[in-house]
Parts: sequence; structure tokens; C-alpha cells
Amino acid sequence: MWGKEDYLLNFLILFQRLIAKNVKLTHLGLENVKTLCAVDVAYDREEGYAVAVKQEGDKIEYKITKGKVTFPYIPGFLFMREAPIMIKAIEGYQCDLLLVDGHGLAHPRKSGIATVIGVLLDIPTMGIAKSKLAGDIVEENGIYYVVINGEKVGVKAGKYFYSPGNKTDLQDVIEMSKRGYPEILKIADKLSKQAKKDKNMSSDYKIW
DNA sequence: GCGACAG
DNA sequence: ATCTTGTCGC
Repeated sequence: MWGKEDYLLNFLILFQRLIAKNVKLTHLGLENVKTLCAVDVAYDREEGYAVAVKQEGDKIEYKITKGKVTFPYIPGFLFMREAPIMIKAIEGYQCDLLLVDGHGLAHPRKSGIATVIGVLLDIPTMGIAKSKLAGDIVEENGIYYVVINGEKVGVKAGKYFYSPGNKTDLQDVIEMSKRGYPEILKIADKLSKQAKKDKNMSSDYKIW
């Protein structure tokens, strides 16, 4: 039903080009980030459990959103599967920066899920992925850049890939990569996987 | 045709 | 992502 030759994918490519055209690669400056957020999703068949985690100083809170996720995972089009529920999960949270599990600019059309969410919500986002989707790794002055079409679109640090989503730049992701894999993403991952196990959860607001 | 391919 | 035991390594 969702073949590569499907006209829908051609349409989605047009959508991604529009998103890429509207990306703002401005410098955020991690020192200005007081409220940091992250989102991740876990699955149980067709049931998706998205968790948005918000951190401000020592205060950490999170919100769980459960919902049907039927669109399949297609490399390059992850946003169609996870962006809807992620956006729903982050709803109501005001953050200086949102970390998304996946790529941002380090995408064939510079339109990874972190970029799509950032542009649609007009907020600063950064994509952090556990594996590569596209590009070559080129070392320069100790930094391993992800290069696509001769352009530096992100960096690789350890086993993770960092790339700007929206309203962030290469310097921001380089700084973030030097801090190591964000604890808040580990929390989001852990909570989402925990949520799908707890069959009797209330799918809403909780605080630590 | 062959290899690559976020979660 | 998810299915899954023991096991190699820091």
C-alpha cells in the first residue's frame, strides 16, 4: 500500500522541500537554554506511546501521549510516522530547545523529523540519532562532520549523530555533542518503553 | 543491478 | 522500533 512508487511519497518529497526551504539556521547558544525538552516514542504493535520530557534546572516533568500509529516506517520519511504523536506529546510545553530522536538536516533533503517539527512549530530543535541515514563522515580539526552534497549538515560524536533541526546551527550541535548523549533523551526513551508496559496508565500529566 | 536505509 | 539468551568486553 505504501510503495516507493506511490504518488504519496512524491508528494511528501515536495512537502520536505518546502520545509527545508523554510528552515532557519540561526545560532541559539546552549548557554541560553534554560528549559530543555526531549521527545521519544515506543510501540506496542499499532499503539504508540510518546513521551515529552521537560527539564528546567532540577525540575523534571513529563507527559505521556498514547495513540494509534499506522503509517509505516520508511527511511527518509520517519516524520510521517512519529511527528504527529510527538507534536501532540510536546503540546503545552514551552521549551528553549527540543531534542528529537532522529535526524534534522542530516537528511537526503535536509528535512529530517527534527527539522519538520521545528519548522511546523517554529521552535528551536536539534536532531540526535543513534545511526546514520545519509552522508559521509569527514574529519576536520578533531570534529567528525556529516557531509551531504559537499555540505556539513551535522556531526558524529561517539556513536551518535547530531544535526540542526530548526533555529539552531552547526555550532550548537557541536557544543551539544561535546556534552555527550543527553540524559533527557535517555529519560524519554526509558519512560516511553515503560509506558507501553504499564497497561493501566492514565496517559497524561505527571511530575517528579 | 547493487548497496544503503533515522525509528 | 521490536523480537530475544547468553555472552564478550570495559
